[in-house]
Amino acid sequence: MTATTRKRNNLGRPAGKDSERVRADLLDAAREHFLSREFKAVSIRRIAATAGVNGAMVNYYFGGKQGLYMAMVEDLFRRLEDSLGALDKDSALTVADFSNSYCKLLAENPWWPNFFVREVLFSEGETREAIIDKFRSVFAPRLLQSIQAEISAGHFRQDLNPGLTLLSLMAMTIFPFLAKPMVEQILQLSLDETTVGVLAAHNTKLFLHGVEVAAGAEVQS
Amino acid sequence: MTATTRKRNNLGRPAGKDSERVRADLLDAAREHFLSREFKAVSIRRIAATAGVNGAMVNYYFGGKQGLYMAMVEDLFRRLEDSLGALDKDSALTVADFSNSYCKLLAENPWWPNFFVREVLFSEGETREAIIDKFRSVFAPRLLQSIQAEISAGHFRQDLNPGLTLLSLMAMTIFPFLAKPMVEQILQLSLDETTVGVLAAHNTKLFLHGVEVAAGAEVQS
DNA sequence: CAATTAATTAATTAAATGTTTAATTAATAA
DNA sequence: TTATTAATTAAACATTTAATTAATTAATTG
Repeated sequence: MTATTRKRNNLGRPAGKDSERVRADLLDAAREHFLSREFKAVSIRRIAATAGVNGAMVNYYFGGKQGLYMAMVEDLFRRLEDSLGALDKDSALTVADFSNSYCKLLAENPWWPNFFVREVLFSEGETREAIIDKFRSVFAPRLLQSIQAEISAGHFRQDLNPGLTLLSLMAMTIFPFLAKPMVEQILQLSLDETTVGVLAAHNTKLFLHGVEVAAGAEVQS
Repeated sequence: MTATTRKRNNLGRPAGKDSERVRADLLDAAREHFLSREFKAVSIRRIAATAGVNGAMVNYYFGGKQGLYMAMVEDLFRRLEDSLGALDKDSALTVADFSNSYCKLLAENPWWPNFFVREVLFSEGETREAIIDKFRSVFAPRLLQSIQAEISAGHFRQDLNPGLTLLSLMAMTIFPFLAKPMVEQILQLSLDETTVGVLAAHNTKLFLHGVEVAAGAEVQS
């Protein structure tokens, strides 16, 4: 082993390494850090360490920290589209449909509540607008249409405000997962895969019938 | 004006200034910045500039940036206690009570949704535990008790899970204000003081009766 | 009044961070 | 094979930031 032909350190282009893999590893590490800590609290060096690559690679592949964050957001959006794609028909959407779609979304994208909190409830800017727009285009019109149809058909109360009704439905569906730690500590309910079905069924029934015993059914028991 | 007896700059202790005022100004500025931006994105210099004092005052009065943040949290908690203090009896709590209490909380503490998102939904640590504990000690037991009483009295359905029911009520009450920008953009509902009452009434009725037309009342119209 | 304490400012320090660069090595094209 | 391009590293750079310090002045106390 002559000293001149020997590799001095780990410098230079590594042999037989897939550069797409570096990209993917960085995106994975970015997701892991950015979704659980604030942007400024996450350093490029830390992300790179998690990904097992040199920090300069962030600039090489993504043009900087902000570029990496935006690439991560785009990646999350792609996954969101994949999960919601099957829903993109123009049929109406029942309450149960919505509840099930959201549970599916969570099962396939467990990062979603964190992402939602960070981007919709907290940050401002185009990412929030994009997420809101997705809700507005995918869920809102078809649910509103469905609610209005039920009102017209005489199944739902005539005095219902469709917008507020949709809001209540979204609240019951989304909030428990946002406030998961609070829910689990206060109510001693675990929100895992087995109990999610119970929650969904509860929500559906409460939304339809409320908590009170129906006037005509009071003597049923 | 001899040069030796003249004040050279603004150095030294200022004449007739209330140091409690500096404290309060710093806390106000801290609230303004910390509740709308992430911790690391807020600099001591900026807070001090808003408060109109020198940055070193943060270290002098609060021992550092973290100390100022914690003092701000304690201050917010005091205000929270003040708003919730009247509630701290041992009478039961109806749905309307809860809804009204929460609206009052918001009216007196408009920073609350931001604070809630930051500390309960996002951060970890003792502040979150403290807020959760407050909910657990102030709202949860008396609402649970109330729900269970209604079930026992035969007013609420026998098959209700009290914990899930409380969760739904909290969701309908809290979520709209957390997701305020989303709500206003998607549903074109404004959540100001005049519409809050409509929302509260809607929530109460939906919680009690659900959306469906009651079985015995279908021919009422 | 004299001495001490409290409060404030400007300057300094030390650490961390995002980005850039030069050197280095493998892969690829001519 | 040779020249060029792609990928990677370590080091340097420029900036920002929280924290500290020394100087300075007012208030307070003995």
